[in-house]
Formats: sequence, structure tokens, C-alpha cells
Amino acid sequence: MQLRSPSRNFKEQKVVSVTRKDQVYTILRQAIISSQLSPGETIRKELVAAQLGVSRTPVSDAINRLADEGLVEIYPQTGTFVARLWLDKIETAQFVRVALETAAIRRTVERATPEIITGFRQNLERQRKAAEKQDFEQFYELDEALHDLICDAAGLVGLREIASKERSQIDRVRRLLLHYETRMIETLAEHEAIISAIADGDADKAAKTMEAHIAQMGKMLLHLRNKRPELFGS
Amino acid sequence: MQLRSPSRNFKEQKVVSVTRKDQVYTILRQAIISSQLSPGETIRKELVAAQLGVSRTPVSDAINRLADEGLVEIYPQTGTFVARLWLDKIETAQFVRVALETAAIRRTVERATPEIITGFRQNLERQRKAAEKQDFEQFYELDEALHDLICDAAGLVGLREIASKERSQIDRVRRLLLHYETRMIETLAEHEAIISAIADGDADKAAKTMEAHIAQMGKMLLHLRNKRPELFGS
DNA sequence: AGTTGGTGTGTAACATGTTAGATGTTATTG
DNA sequence: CAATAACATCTAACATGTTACACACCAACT
Repeated sequence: MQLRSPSRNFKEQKVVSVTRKDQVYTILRQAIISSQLSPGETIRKELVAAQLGVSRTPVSDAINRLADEGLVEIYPQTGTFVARLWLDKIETAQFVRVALETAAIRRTVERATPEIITGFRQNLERQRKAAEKQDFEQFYELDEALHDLICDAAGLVGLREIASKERSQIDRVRRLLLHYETRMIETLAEHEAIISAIADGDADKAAKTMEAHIAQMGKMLLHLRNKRPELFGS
Repeated sequence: MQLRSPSRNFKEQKVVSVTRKDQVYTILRQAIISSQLSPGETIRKELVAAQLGVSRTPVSDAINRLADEGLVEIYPQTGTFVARLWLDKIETAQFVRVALETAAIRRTVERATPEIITGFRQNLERQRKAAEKQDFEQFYELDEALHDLICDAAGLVGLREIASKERSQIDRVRRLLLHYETRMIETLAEHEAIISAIADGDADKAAKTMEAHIAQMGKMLLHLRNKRPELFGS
């Protein structure tokens, strides 16, 4: 018997081992965030397991992780549900998002190389095209990608993952809002202002613009609650 | 058969259902953060299960959660280890901590009532006593509690849990540092400066002071790596 | 001696069986 | 008829059995 300790031989945490629970997690998360599964809807582990052709174990593991993330609510011995929208939790998520992304953008301003700026502008160009085509889904994906790019440009290992996780609540709300109001033109203008500020090296302006950009969602949220109260909790 | 949907009848998420996996999680987390389990050490699920008198399932669940939190490293089909210290991850955790806590303190300044300020000062008083007694552990606990109090005072549901989770890496490092260097006097002074700034309603000063306070840890970290390189990864 | 390939072992991942408890329903009682 | 208690049912939680795979070890070959 040999005690194996972590050593250099390990394929250093890069093999993003795609276990079944990871796959199930990704599928369910996507389904929840995209509102394919509605807030409040029941999730039957056994059914999910059958549909995906796996046993209950990886499904349970995936759901536990989603519960940590606040995307599902588990009531012990009773049932599992897609998390409803809780205004106070969304408020906290917004706060965290603003805090992280404004801080990240300040670092990004310090570190942005011409190549990185070019990457931003390419994304903006594609956003413009998507906006012209009225392709909401595509525009939304590019929006998320841009925020990820800015996070990455801050040059901190794992920051994107953390930010993305904390953003999941908000991403879900935004998807729901997509069907009611789009603001694509305004959003695009805001993105352009942010990138310009970064290109100009103006950290304060970039942060301020980002903050205002993120804050936009608040008003629309109340609008959604009036139209679809069943999606909300408490 | 009746489809149960989440309703008001539920003991609304307050019964912090203490399942076994939660208990195991708490025990292991505490053991890791307190360095009772050293970075790099092997964790044998079966052994842990036997020691705690439970089956492998709740242990696995707890460890999965700890892996999400970055406190353990799971190598599929190979083994599970207490996470080693990775400078780049700690750097990211520091960044996140600064971002969240400076943002939180700005809100706290706006909302701090006399009662809340009194709570802060009571904590400081106990810190002073602990410092006089050279009671490192007690002082450290009060330190964490103060940061939690400030988070709570920001008035955002769940913020403390998020901040606490993102802080776990750093808490672990601080515990290890405790044995080498204490800085209790200086730390106490920094805490007092932060609270004074809050009491004065000076948000900028409070945030600046907090940032400087958190940044202190950086230097000591390199010191630790020289003394205990085996705790570090990469 | 260093490299390569086969083999054994131990572990996480996965599957499935069992238990406990929360809730809805029905029966019972005043 | 309302309140309450017994019951049925469904689900997550927990236990345990099985499989697949990563790594260590060793032998054979260059």
C-alpha cells in the first residue's frame, strides 16, 4: 500500500474531468438559467436521472451544487424545486456583482493591452450585428462574454468563475426580462462607454459607468414582478 | 398523488435542517481552516465515515461542497487531499475580499445606527482584553466576528455567508500565520481606526483603512512560504 | 541506465437498496 | 361540524454494493 500524496505527477487540475455529475450540473444549470425550468417548478431527481440515463447519485450531486449556488431549493424529505426569485437575494447578488466588477475593471484598466482592447471591440462589433438582427439570445450571450472578458483581463486566477457564480441569479432574471423588454440599443451604448473608458485609461469613469450599467436592471425587476408574480418568493 | 409545490406552509427555509452531511461539512471545514488537517494531507472518505459513525454518502457530499469552496482537492479515481495553498488563488481571494468588504463598509457607514456602533465597540473592547491576555485564538475569533458584524450591518441578506465563504482560504492562512507572527496590537489599532471612521460617517476613510488592513496579510504570506514550503502548491 | 508497457491496487464515481420524516388525506371524536 | 389523530404516500437522506480509472510498481526491452 502506498500513500499517494499530491505531487507534480498529477495532471495538475487541468483535466477538467468531465464526470457525469458535472455534465448533469451543466445541463440543469443551463436549463434553470435559460428559464427552460421555471422558478418554483418541481424537480424530480428520479425523473431527471431516467431522462439523462444516469442513476440518482450524479443527479443528487449536481443538485446539491445548484442548491449552494442558490438556483434550487431543497426541502429535506419533501422535494426539490427550482428556486423562486427572492428580491432580497437578488439585491445582494446585484451588490456583489457591482462590487466585484467595478473592482475588476479598475485592475483591467491598469493592465489592458492593445490586444485585449481589440478583443473587447470585436465583441462590441458582434453585439452591434446581433442588435441589428434583433437576435436577443445572441446579444445576451455576447453581453455575458464581454463581462467575462473584462474579468479575465483583470488577471486574477479564478475570478471569472467566482463572478460568474455570483451572477447566476442575475443572469436568470435577465433572461426572463428578455421577453418583456430588451434595451439592446441602450445596453450596447453602455458597453461602448465602458470599453472607451478602459481604452482611455480612465478607471473612475469605467467603474462608474459599469456601476450604472449594472444598476439598470433594478427597475425592470419590479416590472417583472408585476407581470409574473408567481415566479417570486415571499 | 399530489404535486407538492413550494408554498407558505413550508417552514420557510428557517429550519436550518441539520442533516448529517451538514454536520460532517461543518466538522471538516473547521478542521481544515483551523489547520488541524494540514494542506496536502490525504483525506480518506471511508476512514472519516467510520470515525464519525456515518456512511460514505454524507461524507462525500460534504467533501464535494468543500471542493467547491476550494478547501479540498479531489483527483478523480485517485484521492482527496486538503487543498494546498496556491499563491495565485489566495491573491484572487484577497482581491474578492477587499472588493466585497470595502463595498460593504460603505453601505454600513450609511446605515450604522448607534446600537450597531455600540456592538462594534463592544467587540473591540473584548479584542483589547484578548490582546492583553495574549489569547491568540480568542483574538482571532473576535476579528472574524467583527468583519461579520460589519457585513451584517450593510443590511444585505446572505452577504455574510458569501463573504465568509470567499474568505475561507484567507482565514486558513491567517490561522497558520498565527503561530509565527501575531500583530495583535497593530491589528487592534487598525480595527479601531475602521470603526472610528464608520462612527464619523467617513466612508472613504473607512474603506481605505479596511483595504490597508486586509492588505497587511500579503507580506506575511511570503514569510510563511519560506518557513513551510510544503504547505504550498505549484 | 533510461524508457516503455503490462499489471495490480486503491480510490472516487456511479448504481441501487433502505430509512426517516414531512405533508396531504382520511378517519375519529367531541 | 371543527379539531385532531392515525394513516398513506412521496421524497430526500442515508447506506451499501459495484465499476472504472488513475497511478504506482515492476518487468522487459533498447
